[in-house]
Amino acid sequence: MLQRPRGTRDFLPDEMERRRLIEQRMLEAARRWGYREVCTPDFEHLELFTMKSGEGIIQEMYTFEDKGGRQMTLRPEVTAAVLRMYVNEGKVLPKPIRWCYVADCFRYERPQKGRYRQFWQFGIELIGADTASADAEVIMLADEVLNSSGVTFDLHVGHLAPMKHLLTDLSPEGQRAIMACLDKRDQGALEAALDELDHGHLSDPLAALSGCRTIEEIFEIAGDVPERARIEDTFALLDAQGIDYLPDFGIARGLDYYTGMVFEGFAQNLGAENQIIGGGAYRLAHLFGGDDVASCGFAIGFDRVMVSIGDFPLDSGTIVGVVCTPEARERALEAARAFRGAGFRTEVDLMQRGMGAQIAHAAKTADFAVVLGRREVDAGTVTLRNLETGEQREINLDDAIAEVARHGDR
RNA sequence: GCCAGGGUGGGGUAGACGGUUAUCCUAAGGGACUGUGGAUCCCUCGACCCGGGUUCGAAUCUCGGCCCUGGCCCCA
Repeated sequence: MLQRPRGTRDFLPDEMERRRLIEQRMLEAARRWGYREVCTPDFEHLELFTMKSGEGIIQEMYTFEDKGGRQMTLRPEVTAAVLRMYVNEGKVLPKPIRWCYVADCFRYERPQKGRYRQFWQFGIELIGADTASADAEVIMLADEVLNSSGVTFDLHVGHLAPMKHLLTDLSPEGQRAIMACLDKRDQGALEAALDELDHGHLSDPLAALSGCRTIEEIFEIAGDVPERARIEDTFALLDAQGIDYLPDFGIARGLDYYTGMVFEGFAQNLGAENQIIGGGAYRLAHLFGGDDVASCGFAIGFDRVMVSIGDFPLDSGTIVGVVCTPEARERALEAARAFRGAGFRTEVDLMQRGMGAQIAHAAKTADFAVVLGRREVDAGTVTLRNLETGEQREINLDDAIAEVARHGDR
C-alpha cells in the first residue's frame, strides 16, 4: 500500500473542523486590528530564500528544477514571500501596511513532536512603521491571536540592541557565533567562543543580560544604548495594556535580518519543540529590490498550537437525516432541499436500506430523522422524529423546519 | 545526519524458547426485519511494514531499508 510521505499528515473531518475553527479565530483577531489576509505562491524562486537566509538552508528545503530549468522551491516560510510581494505590488499602498496569512510551508527536517515536513504558519507583517507603537502593536496582536486560540503560553520580549552593544567590538562573524550560543543558552559554548575571540571578559555581562528581568537592569549592564528610549517606550506600552510578558534580552533569534525588537512564545505539552511563535522587527525589502523599509511581524507554528491545545469537543450543529421508502424518494429530496435551504446539514439515504436500517443509521449520525413514505406523500406531510427523545410527529414541512430550528437555538 | 523505542485487518489487540486454518474487541457492509433506534443473533469484509538471510518450516531469529513516536542537531 502507498504510504503518505514522511512528515506529512492526513486530516480527518473532525480534525479539519478544529483546525478551521482555530484558524478563523486567529484571522478574526487579526482582522479586528486591521490586518487583511494575503496569499503568496506555494513555490518561489529558490533565490528568494537564499537571499534572506543564506545558502546553508538549501539542504533543508524542497527545491526542484521546473520544466523551464528554473531553480524553484516550496516555501520554507512566508515572510520573505510577503516582502517580495510588497516590493512587487505594495510599494504604493498607504503605510503602514497590515497583512496577515495562513499558509503551509515545507522543510526537509527530521519529524518529531510538533515538527512536520509540511506545516502551517499563521503570521502577520506590519510594513512601513518604525516606532515603539508598531513594535508594541505586533506584540499585543500576537498575544491576542494566541489567546483567541485558547493556547496557554509564555511570552518573552527582548531587543537586540543591548546585546549587540556589548558585542560591538567583534566582527560580524564573531557576533553571529556568540549570538548563536546565547540563543541556545549554552553557557559552556559561549565561554569557549568568547575565549577564542579573546573577549572572555564579556562572559559575565552577557550571562547577566540573559538573566535580568527588568529593563532598568538591562541598561546598567549594557550601558546607555541609543535605542534605550524606543525600548522603554515599547515596554511601557505593553505594561499599560496589561500584556503578560517576560523581558528577555537573551533572545538572539540567531538571525541576521532582525534589527531591534524580538520576541518568542512557548507553550506547554510540546516536548522539545515548544516554541509556538517567533517575531520581531526586521529589514528585508531592500534585499528584493525595494526600499529599505522597516517591518515587524511574527509567525505562529499553527500545528504546534493545535497539539498544545489538544482535542476539544466540536459543535457540529443540528443534523437532519432524511429517511424514505422507495416511492417517497422524490419527496425526500424535496424535503432535504428545504432543510438545506434553511441552513441545516441534511443527509439522505443512498444505500437503499430498509426503513429500520435507515433510522438506525440516522440515530448514529443525526439529531433528527425526517421520515417519508406512502402515508406522508399522500397526506403532504413529513414525520419528524427527534432521535434524542424518540418523540415523533407527523406535521407539514415548514413546521418541521421550524421545530428543528428551535432545537438548534437551545 | 545521529540516538532510543516501536510497526499484526480501518481503530485497538493476542500470539514471541520458530511449528495446524493467526486471537479477540470494535468499526464497516449484508441478513434476521419492505414503515421506525444504537439491543441481540447470524453472515461477510479485512492484517503479520518491505526485502534479503538462517531453517524442513519465520509474525516469531538475523541483517538492511521504509515508516511511526520521542530525543539530539537544526529551527529561516
